[in-house]
Amino acid sequence: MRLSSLADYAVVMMSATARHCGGVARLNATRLAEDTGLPLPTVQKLVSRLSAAGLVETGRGAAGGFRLARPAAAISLADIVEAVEGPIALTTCVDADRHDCAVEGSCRVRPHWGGVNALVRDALASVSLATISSSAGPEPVEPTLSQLDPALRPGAGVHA
Amino acid sequence: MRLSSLADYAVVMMSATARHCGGVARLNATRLAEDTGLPLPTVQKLVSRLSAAGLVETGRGAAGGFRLARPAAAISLADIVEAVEGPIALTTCVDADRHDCAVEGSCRVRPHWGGVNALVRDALASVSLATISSSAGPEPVEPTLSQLDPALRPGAGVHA
DNA sequence: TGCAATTCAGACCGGAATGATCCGATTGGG
DNA sequence: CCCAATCGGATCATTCCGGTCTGAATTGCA
Repeated sequence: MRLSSLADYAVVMMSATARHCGGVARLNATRLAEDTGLPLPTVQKLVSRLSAAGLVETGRGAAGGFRLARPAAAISLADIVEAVEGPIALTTCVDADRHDCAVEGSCRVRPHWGGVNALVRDALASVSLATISSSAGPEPVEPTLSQLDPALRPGAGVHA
Repeated sequence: MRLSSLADYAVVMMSATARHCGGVARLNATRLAEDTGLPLPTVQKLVSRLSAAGLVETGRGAAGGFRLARPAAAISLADIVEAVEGPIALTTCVDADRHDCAVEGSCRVRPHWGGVNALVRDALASVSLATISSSAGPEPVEPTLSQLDPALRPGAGVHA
């Protein structure tokens, strides 16, 4: 019940990206590594995975860099977590094709895991990157979510 | 974002315990290991941790064994998970005393993790052992909770 | 047009945490 | 008084994760 360090770093990275340029201008990995204090190779690896998942747009070359592919309000924690460490699956039973469970037949709790898994995933999906990027108080989770959405709502579209 | 195998096995164990004797009669670890198909040493270790957490009552000696310390409806998934793998903490920042984060000062997402962590924890706390133990459909998560309560409600107290 | 600087992308390796197992100590019943 | 069954801690192998490195691609400038 603890997400990997890379996922944690990815959230920090995305938050910094959203806060720095709002997802409009491009930002290079070196600069971001200096600002966040994370090791540069880690940032590079994370950028790779995030771009593969379609969360960030990358540009190669001298003036390369990356920026958010979608507005911050349209990116949830679940997206980031899934981009870094694969689909959210509390148990191997939820991974669909994985049939490693030896007690698959007598296991009567397996049908329930799907619902629990969806419940947890929805909890993470209800938190947007915009909420994380804001400098709100220590407990702005559920009630402020719907209030922050219109405030940071891209509306007419920031860049997309 | 994947809970440990031991936690998974613990849920299976607790579910089997609740289904077999309803938390009334005592059940030995050997019998439970045979029924669930889990390795006996694993069951023993899990019983140790669950008893340390106060979820099961253990009895030593020849006629020993264990049973649920509380009715199944009063035990949640969060309780089981926390009993096996410690407090639910998505990141090390939530672990309170852990100050290993090198970017503690500039990290502006840390205050938000507490709320997110509570959100996930509540999601697991909303699912009771009674729900997991039932043979209902694939998605009986929240609504059935209040309906199973009266059914399995100990009422006058089973043993306590 | 060619060079070079800067960037992303994938592969390799070391380390730590987890999972499974075994053995000794304790307790209760027959 | 002896035996049976359990709890608790200690040990070892294994998998996954985190970090680092090298290579390929692209753009800007001379």
